[in-house]
Amino acid sequence: MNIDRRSGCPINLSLEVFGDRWSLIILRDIIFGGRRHFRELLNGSMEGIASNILADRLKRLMELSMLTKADDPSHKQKAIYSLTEMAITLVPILAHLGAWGRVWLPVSEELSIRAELLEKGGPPMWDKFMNELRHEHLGASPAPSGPTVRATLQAAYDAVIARNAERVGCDPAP
Amino acid sequence: MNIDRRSGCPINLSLEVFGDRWSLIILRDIIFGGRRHFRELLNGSMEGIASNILADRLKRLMELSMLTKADDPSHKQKAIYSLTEMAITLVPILAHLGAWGRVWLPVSEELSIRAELLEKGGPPMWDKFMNELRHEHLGASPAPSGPTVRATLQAAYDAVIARNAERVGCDPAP
DNA sequence: TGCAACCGATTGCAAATTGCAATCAGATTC
DNA sequence: GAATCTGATTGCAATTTGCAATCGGTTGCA
Repeated sequence: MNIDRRSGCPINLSLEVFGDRWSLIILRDIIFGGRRHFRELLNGSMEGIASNILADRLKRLMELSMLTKADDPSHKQKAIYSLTEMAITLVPILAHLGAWGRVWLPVSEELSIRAELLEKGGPPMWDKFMNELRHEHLGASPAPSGPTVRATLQAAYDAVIARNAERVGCDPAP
Repeated sequence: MNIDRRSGCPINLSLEVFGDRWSLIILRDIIFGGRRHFRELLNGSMEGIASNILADRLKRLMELSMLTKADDPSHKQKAIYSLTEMAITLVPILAHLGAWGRVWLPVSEELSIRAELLEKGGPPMWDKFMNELRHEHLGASPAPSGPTVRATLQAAYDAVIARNAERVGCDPAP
């Protein structure tokens, strides 16, 4: 599955990179979910990706220089997938996409709280997040200070989940 | 071809709307190319879409409320496709997508000049363009004043074409 | 009036893609 | 040394895609 190069139009070429049903979902899980291993991506995927498709897309995204793969020193079979700068700069696009979907599509509350926060945070928050990703995936020098953007988003997600569980009486212990 | 609703995640749902190889290309041609008829979209498409796929996607985009169809009073068989507000608000996403593609992908000069201008114009230009689209497609009241954004982009494109034609000695008349 | 060109599609068909289930061999854990 | 976990691969049926040909109706022109 290569780039067809149907035309040199930037929008067309962008679509040829991630204009399918899975590539951007995988990148989303790596970026926002912090997943780095095959199994994490396979089992953690909300949408239930099949293992052969995951393998194919990871390979394709590596060929396109969106991802790199490295050995995990702690486990000789494990591979660690890392974002490239090319993929990290998708953050503003993902933020816009999330914001658009939140307005026009039947999103669920839990899963859109992250998009809402990211939208409210605006470009400064996106920049901070991209720098954190650079540190995490590219080994860029400045370690993030204070709570990370991902942790902030995750905490908001967890809070919504907890609140909704309480509301329907799913509190574990009386 | 309906929305699967694999999950309520905004990014996933957005992808289910236009995460294929053609939907966004069609919207691009309507938005930036000003095309409104089936044949215009079919023949004007840089990427060479097939008529059955175009028909299918137009139908799908109408079901998703991204487009509406109306009779052309001047031709009983002609249909005019119009953008909905939902589709018009994709402009910032298309602008980002174009900007990203221009940085990371092997775009051609002619086809990326529009993306470059749109990027430089920033949100104010996008807003102006969206208002023009609202006038054109939704009959919104304020007619655009001065040169339209689309005309500006088109002129820049034509200028690049002309300059390159001259450079390789393709000037029509001596 | 005749006719070619054009209108938005539709159909048939081969090829590619998708998604599911089962399976793999090596590494690690218990 | 058995069970589990690792990143995949394979076989297969169903769906989707893209191409070419074609459709019935409309229009413009001679």
